[in-house]
Amino acid sequence: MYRPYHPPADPMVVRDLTQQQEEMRTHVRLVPLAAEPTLIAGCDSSFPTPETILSVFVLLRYPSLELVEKVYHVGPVTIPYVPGFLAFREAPNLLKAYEKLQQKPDVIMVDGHGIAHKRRMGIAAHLGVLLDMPTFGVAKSLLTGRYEEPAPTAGSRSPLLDKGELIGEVLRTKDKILPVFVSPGHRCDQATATRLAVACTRGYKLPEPTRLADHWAEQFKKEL
DNA sequence: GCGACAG
DNA sequence: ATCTTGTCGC
Repeated sequence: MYRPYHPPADPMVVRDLTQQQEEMRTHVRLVPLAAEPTLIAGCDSSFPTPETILSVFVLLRYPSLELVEKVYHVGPVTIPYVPGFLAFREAPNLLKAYEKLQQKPDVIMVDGHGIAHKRRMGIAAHLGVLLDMPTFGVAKSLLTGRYEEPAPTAGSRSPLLDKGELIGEVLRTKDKILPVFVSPGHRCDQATATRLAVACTRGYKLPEPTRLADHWAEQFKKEL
C-alpha cells in the first residue's frame, strides 16, 4: 500500500514559520464565548489548478442554520502544503474572502484543526488570532494526538490527548461513520467547540457550516 | 533511526 | 487538496 509522501520542505522556511507559530501561540485564548451566537460562519478552500486557490465563507443563522450569505475569493498559491503549516498556505486567501462578507459572524468553524496541533497552532487557531475572532476547528482526519475510538452511535465522543493534555474531542456525528476532530481555535474553549459542532450537525458527517462551505466551493469552481 | 503527517 | 470506477448498504 502506498503512503502519502510529502516533499522535503526547505529547512530555512520551516524554521521561520515555526517561529511565527510560536509567537502567535502566545495570543491564543481558550475561553467560552461571551454570548450565544446569532451568526456562525463556515469556510473552506479548494484548488481549481495547482497554482490557484479558491476560498469560501458561508454565513448561517444560528441555531436555525439557514444560509444567509456565501462569498469567495480566488488568488495565487504561494507555498506548497506542508503538514503543520497549512494555515500559511490557505489563511491569506481565506482572509480575502472573509472581507467580502456583508455581515460578520459571532464565531467561525474552520475546516482543519484548532489547537490539536504540535504547537497548538492549527489553521483554526491561526485564523482566529489574525482576525481576533472566536474560532474552532472541525477536521476530517488526525494530525496530532491519540484517542480511543468513540462508540459507533452519533453523538459519541472521546478525548483527543497529546502528552496527557486535552487538545480536542473526537466526535461521531453520524452512526457508524468515521468521526470528526473538534478543537478550539481562539477565544473559544473545548466545551463550546464541541457543543456548537453538535448543534450544527444535521444528519451528515460534516456540520453544516463546513458542509455548505464545501458545497459552495464546488459551485463557485464551476462559475470560473 | 523509524513512522506520522489537517488540506 | 486533486485524480478517478466501481461497488456496498440502507
